[in-house]
Amino acid sequence: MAEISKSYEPRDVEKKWYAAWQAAHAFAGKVAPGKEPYSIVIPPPNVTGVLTMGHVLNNTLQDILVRRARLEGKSALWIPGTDHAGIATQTVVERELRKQKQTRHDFGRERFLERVWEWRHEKGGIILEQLRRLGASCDWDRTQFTMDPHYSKAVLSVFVDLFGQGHIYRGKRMVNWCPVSLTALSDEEVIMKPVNGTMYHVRYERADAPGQFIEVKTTRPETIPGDVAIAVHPNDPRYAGWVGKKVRRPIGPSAEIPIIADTAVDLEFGTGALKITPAHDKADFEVGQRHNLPIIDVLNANGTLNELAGPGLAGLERFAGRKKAGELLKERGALVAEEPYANNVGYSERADVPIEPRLTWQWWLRYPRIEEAKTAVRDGHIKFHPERWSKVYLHWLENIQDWCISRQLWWGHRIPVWYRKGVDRDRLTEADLRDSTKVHVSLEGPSDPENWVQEDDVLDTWASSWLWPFATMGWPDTAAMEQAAINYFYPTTTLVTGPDIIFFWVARMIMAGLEFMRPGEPLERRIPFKNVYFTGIIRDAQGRKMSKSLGNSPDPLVLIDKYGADGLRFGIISIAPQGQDIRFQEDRIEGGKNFCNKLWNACRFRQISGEAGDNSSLNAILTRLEPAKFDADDHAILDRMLSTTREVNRCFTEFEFSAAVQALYAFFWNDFCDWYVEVSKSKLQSADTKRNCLAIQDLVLRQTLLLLHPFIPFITEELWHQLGYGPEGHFIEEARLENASQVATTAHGRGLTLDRAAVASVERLKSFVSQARALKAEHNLASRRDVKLLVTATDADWAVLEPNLTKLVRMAGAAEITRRDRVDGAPAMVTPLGTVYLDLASAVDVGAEKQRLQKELEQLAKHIAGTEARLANKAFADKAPAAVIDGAKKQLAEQHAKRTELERLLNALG
RNA sequence: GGACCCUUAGCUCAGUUGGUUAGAGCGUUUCCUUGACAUGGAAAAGGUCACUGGUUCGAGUCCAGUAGGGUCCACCA
Repeated sequence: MAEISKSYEPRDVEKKWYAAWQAAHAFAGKVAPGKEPYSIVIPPPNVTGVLTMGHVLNNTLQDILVRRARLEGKSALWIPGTDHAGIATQTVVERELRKQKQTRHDFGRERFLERVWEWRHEKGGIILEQLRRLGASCDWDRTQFTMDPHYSKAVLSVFVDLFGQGHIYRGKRMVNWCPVSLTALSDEEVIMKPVNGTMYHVRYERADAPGQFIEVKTTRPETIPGDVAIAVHPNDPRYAGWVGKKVRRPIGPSAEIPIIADTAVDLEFGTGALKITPAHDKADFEVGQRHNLPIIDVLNANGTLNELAGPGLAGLERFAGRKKAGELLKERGALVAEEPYANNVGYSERADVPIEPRLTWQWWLRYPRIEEAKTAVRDGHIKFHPERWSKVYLHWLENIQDWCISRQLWWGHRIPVWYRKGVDRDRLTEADLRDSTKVHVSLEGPSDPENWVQEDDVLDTWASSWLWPFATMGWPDTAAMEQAAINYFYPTTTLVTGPDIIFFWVARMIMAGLEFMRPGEPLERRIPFKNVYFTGIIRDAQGRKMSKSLGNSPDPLVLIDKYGADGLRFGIISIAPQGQDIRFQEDRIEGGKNFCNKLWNACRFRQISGEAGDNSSLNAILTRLEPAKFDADDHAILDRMLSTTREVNRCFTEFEFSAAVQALYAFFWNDFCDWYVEVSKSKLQSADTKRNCLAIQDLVLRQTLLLLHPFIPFITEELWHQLGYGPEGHFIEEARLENASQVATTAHGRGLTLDRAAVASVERLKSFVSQARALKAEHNLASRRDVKLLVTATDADWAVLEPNLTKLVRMAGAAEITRRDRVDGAPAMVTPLGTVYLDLASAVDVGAEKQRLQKELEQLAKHIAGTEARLANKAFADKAPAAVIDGAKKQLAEQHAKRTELERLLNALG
């Protein structure tokens, strides 16, 4: 073995192993007969994306799952890829063009798309490279892109299929229009934001009775030119007699508009009268439909006011128009009042500007398989972790609306619909849509393309990503599916994602899987995944969401440079409890790095402690153990190793990854390094105990490396080889992680049975040492190693202490530990293994020592009172389980004994 | 307006079916460069588990309510 360096330097190690893994195609997902499959599809990051802390968390978790699966002997597959991200990507490329004072229209559709593809080939792989730095063990040979030819085929054939089934239709409806991106958005892409605006109180004069006014409140006076009615509630006594009369529009082209009655009006709100502007409000649109009102659209697609807004307003940008409308109203005496007003406004998630409700022709999808999608989750075929998200999911499905799947973009899957030349696509009825002489819908397009014009719109990006779990496995092409082993790997085992895309993505994938996969087969064969793990959202130290605009998101690559990928992984997982948001603290990442260094040095200590034995397999190490020479520490560390193995296993079944990390941290740092390695220093001095001690270290380190590997893959791979656990040319993941009972059984076969009582005795020995150290520190002797310690102990306690004295002397930092029948006047501590004294009677500050003992007695008295009260309670004795009562009795006895001893010490001081 | 979540040490958070004296990391104080590690070791200080009631022999844990914080959903102009 080459000597291990003094501190862990991640950079070279990470580079070396990632290259080796990749060269060996170590992460290739393969069909392995007899092996259980374990598959994950990555939530595809936007092709424009760069790695964020959210990606780090999300992908580290996925990597942990697949690496653990490999160690458990499963055949794991993690499919990577990226999403073409329609609006986001088109925006990025358009922004570049704008720098050269060009727009996409200067290029035309075809040449613009060439530009986007160029961009994607140049920069679209960045995030995947970054995932490699993180250690992601994806099967890179299977990298997917939602615009790959085979993937596009899946997307389009789904459109054709759903259209054929009547699930897809074209309709003129109110949509969320983004005046910047110039496209429709789905409801899910609109986020509500509180906005401080102005409420205008506007009066409309009666046309038949000048001087009489009806007053309404509005936040959007610029839409008044689009008003076609005033609505009141039919039961509103204030306006009885007004219904059917007409009022004058105060601004815009002059017109008389009717007062109508509609129950949609809220009697309580404002004046009880509502202006109806069907072109610019969803609710108004519905009122307009009910009353057969005209629709006056006063806005252009880009959000400027058009000529229908009338002179003074036409041509203005919408917010300038709002201000101007207010002024015009004032000039005309129609503005009764204006007041500051806070309300919620829908914003385009991508462009971050208020959306406009706008009436346009769009393609809509009636979701398939809604009921089955509910059943799949409600009946536990798909398990959500944490479970509570299933309520959010079900609630959304209860209230689901048709999905607007068309986007007025160029970058995306162009809708496979062709209109016969000469046909006015905006006058097509539902029946016309299904008339193949007017509309052609197919994957291949019409055979006489010269007679047809293709739809301009592309599909919503999510209308491609909802197919991800199976379109990444070759669907719908039979040969490709065969090659991708979809039969083996589908349904995928676990999906790891954020709860923020539960509607965008998770729910839709479930419906898609149910609809398209394995028709006719049982539900559990069609679902896209069996588990969904929802991560928390990473926030900054102040609890704010991380975002580009706030600039509060640390660059993961900087963190990797600083702390190593393993350090970053360990740190982020340790602060990510299940289901809660995560407050990012860099010191925890530093803690991850420190842990790696600790691991490194423990292995280094092992290496310089003695020649390696045969470490080539679990059996080989077990053969080297000498059960006859086991002391309490040997039993205890192996027992703790097994209980930690069990605990980590439990954590994986419960998706409690931070708990697993904490268990491993505590075991390795506290039990192994702080105690076992330290007591080893005594054991290694003696030829008699050395070989067994080294074998135990080898066993513990091996198991620890295996347990830690999914979390910190690089350093564990390196140490695995440094300590000779695996042959050259093989990787740690080719080894099997045995579970606790397998290890115990194998060890038993080698003549080793662990003594559980040893664990308890070691706890008492630790306490003895710790109190002896405290005693020294109390008397400012912490750094002295020549102090003699005296002990008074029962024979039983001494029987525990005596065989461990050499170690205890070293651990306590004493010159010697000697048993006495009685010690008077020396400072002392009462431990679970007798009372330990400093042999410095003359140097004692009697007053201070008495005070200390007094304080300890007072605290003990409180505890004794508590225990006694409990035991004295008849109801407790009657109803509590025997084990609890026995425990309390035993505790009381110990407390009494301790009190007696403390009192004796106190008396001895005079 | 509806749903869900959170409130535990100075800070950030664990706390798994209710059961000995409520834990961790960081920070703080004191001591230690002892031959794995100062990215380290030892010891210590620090908490009426938001509040009020209830259930129970027993509540940080279960129930109800109150206060504060957060997230999601919802067409109140």
